[in-house]
Amino acid sequence: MNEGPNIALLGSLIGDPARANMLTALLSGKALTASELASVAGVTLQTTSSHLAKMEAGGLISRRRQGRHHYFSLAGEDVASVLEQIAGLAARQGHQATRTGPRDPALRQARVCYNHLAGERGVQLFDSLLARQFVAGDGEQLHVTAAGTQFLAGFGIALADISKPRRPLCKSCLDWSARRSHMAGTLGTALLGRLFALKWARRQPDSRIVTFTRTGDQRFTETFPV
Amino acid sequence: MNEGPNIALLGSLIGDPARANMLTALLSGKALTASELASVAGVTLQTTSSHLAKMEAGGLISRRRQGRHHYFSLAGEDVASVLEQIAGLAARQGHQATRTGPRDPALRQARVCYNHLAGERGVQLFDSLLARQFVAGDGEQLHVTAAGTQFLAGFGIALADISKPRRPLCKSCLDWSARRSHMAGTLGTALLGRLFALKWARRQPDSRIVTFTRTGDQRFTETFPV
DNA sequence: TTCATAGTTCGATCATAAACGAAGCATTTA
DNA sequence: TAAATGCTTCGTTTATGATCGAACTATGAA
Repeated sequence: MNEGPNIALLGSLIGDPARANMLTALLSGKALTASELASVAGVTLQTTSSHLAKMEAGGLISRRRQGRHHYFSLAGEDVASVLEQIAGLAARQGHQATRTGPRDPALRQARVCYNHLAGERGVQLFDSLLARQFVAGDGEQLHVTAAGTQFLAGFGIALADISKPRRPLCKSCLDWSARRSHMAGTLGTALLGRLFALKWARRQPDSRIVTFTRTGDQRFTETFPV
Repeated sequence: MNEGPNIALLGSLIGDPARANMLTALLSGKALTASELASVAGVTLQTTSSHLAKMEAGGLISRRRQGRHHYFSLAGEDVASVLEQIAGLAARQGHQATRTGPRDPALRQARVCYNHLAGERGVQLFDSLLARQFVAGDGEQLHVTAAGTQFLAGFGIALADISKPRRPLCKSCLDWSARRSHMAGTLGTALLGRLFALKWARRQPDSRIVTFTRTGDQRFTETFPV
């Protein structure tokens, strides 16, 4: 009767408000404890524990024990990508899409998506690298060109250091606010990290919003022109 | 409190087994009546009507009245894409992924995804067009090259006829079975239609499976070599 | 007109699962 | 050692929503 995999199970996992809040919080890429997740979800610790167990069993999140703390994070980029795409659907047909508060524009501007830069800034970064042929795309599977390797080295990212055997170096990830692709994968993570290290941008505490400094904004546009 | 759009609502819509079955059936791209959907979901017509109203309000499906029949179809390619990606998550972590029955390999081989070709065949088609530079990609936004326009004309597809002002001509769509991109968009639809018109392949009744004829298989690989 | 088919709406039932209190386990601190 | 913290497990309550029967609307056929 069932053809293909079990969609309903995952849907119901995402479908609960408390769980959806937790997942959204985890989209920041930070690993959060059960207590922190209970706080963002607005339910007690017992309830949270139950939710976390279900999401772990469903493969949405993974757990890392450290002392008496349990740190939870999204199971992978594919999970983050699906969450962002669902958010995209909801945003598109604006309807009951939680009237855009003051923080919303900032989210569209620049935000963390699991571990890379999303929003208009993320799209700009991606487009710039593509336009100058530093990365070349065949769909969502991307690779860095020779010129790109050199450019990235100048930017402070040594590809040899970050390329892992299995994980794709860079992939594209669809953006819900801009409906465009931005850079995910190991390279996407490295780029975001470099932005922070250079102090061009910093993450707002307890939020997915990324804010650029005055000079960082300028440098960013110089380095990644459209 | 809520940052970003309402994920939980869409998740819960997808999360109900009856609705998930209906959505999966609609992934075939066919417009189905309420009665047909009731049949695939295994619930009564009343229940189905309720589900359909909710999914319509949620923007997942759209309705077209024709006489006393109501035809339902997915609201758009973005919805289809999300569904396929969720299926991909479920398939990946194999778990309770409904032990792969005999039909499963066929689904991986070639299937209809909303209105274009997915599965290994779909990936092959996409890769071939990219490798020969008939389409060029910058992420998920793709465009047809001059050489591609000519090639497609020879294949029986006149781009001028199918390009609409607003809809993107071709986009990539992530595949749950192959975890690769395949061709969606207007061009993807046209290509699938051409395969049917040439009788290289046909759709299995009441299924998303696409089967290639003996000669069709041969011609397809000749026309779209890897 | 009458009858049949397709679908919706209403109301009631019922089952699932979300939520929390209480208790238990594990780890760290005192 | 004892006490506190972080989290899980168990058992119960409760609320949401899926389901279906019955009644109603609309289109088509006889």
